[in-house]
Amino acid sequence: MELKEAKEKFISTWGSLGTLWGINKVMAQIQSLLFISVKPLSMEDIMEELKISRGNTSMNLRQLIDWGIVNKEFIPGERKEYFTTEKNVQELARIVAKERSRREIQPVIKILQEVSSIKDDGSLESKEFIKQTKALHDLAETADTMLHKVVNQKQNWLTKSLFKIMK
Amino acid sequence: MELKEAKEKFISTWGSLGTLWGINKVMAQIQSLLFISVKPLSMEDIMEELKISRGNTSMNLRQLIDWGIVNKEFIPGERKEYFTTEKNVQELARIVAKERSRREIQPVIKILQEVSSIKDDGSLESKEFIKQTKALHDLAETADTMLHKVVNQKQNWLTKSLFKIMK
DNA sequence: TTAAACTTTCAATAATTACTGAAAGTTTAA
DNA sequence: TTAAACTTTCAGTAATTATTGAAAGTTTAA
Repeated sequence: MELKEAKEKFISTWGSLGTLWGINKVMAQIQSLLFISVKPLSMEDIMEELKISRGNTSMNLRQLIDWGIVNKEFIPGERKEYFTTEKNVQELARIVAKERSRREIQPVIKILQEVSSIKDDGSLESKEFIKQTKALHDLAETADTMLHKVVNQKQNWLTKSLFKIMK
Repeated sequence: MELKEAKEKFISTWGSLGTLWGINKVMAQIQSLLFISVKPLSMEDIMEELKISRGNTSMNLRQLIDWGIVNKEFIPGERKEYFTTEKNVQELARIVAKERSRREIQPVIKILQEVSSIKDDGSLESKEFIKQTKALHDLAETADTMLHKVVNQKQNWLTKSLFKIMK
């Protein structure tokens, strides 16, 4: 496989994977393009490589910047803006986990907390509802806390050293 | 808040959260309906509660069964089929994690493995490409392994006992 | 058998989501 | 200033995904 082919395969795979980490296809494609680029890219570069419109590029770049995954870069003497992405995968994972937690998990935890707090009217139905939504609440909260812990580990969890103590 | 209202809120919230755990809205709604029900429900019951068509109900139930989250139940003396879901949240999390890994993470790991194996032609571009896709490959693999370990823990990780050793 | 009770399938359609491109907006060099 | 270089916005349109409902298929009781 040649670099060009590998690059295309990578960008399209990572793009369609966007949903897995909670962003849309083009966002993921732009990010992956920047991720393997050896230099900052301009809007033109991105439009060109991905064959997408100016508007689309602009909107998706903005979202990536909102997420904190992509940064604007000003190149001295150049008028246009250039973009880069966080190149460290661990830091990337940290940002994504933090954002998803804030945008999606936290609001759900709040609602689970609310609905599981209705008063038990003695019926089977209400007992079951409270029991089950409480269980989900606890699961969501634990998963969320765990995610943060794992992803904020200072030491390199990629080395898998953590597993040793997890038997 | 009354039970009825709480129930509706729960089902709609959990439904729109479907994407977070990788299934569609109606699938998630059916699952949540069963999750808080005190008895198995028929297709009629589900159609009625969620105000959706027979076809939609049938197709989404099938997918839930494929995922291993919902089971058919035959009630003696009854002609129609009834459905139940796994009621234990931890077991539910285990099934979902296993399925998502199989359906989404594993295929991506395979492709990352492939594309990161192109031969280094000495160019900056190919060096960067290989370095970055390797890093993603390792991240994905570690995250996947970790997910399995956490979720397959025999002891109750909801008790958060695991955190003690993670400091 | 057969016909009633039930489930599945799938073409048509609706709803949602993503994308384009041109106009409006902004910044900067001269 | 102003006009060129660039970015953002957004109404219209395209693409994708979800849903319906009726016909076809299956199972079971008699």
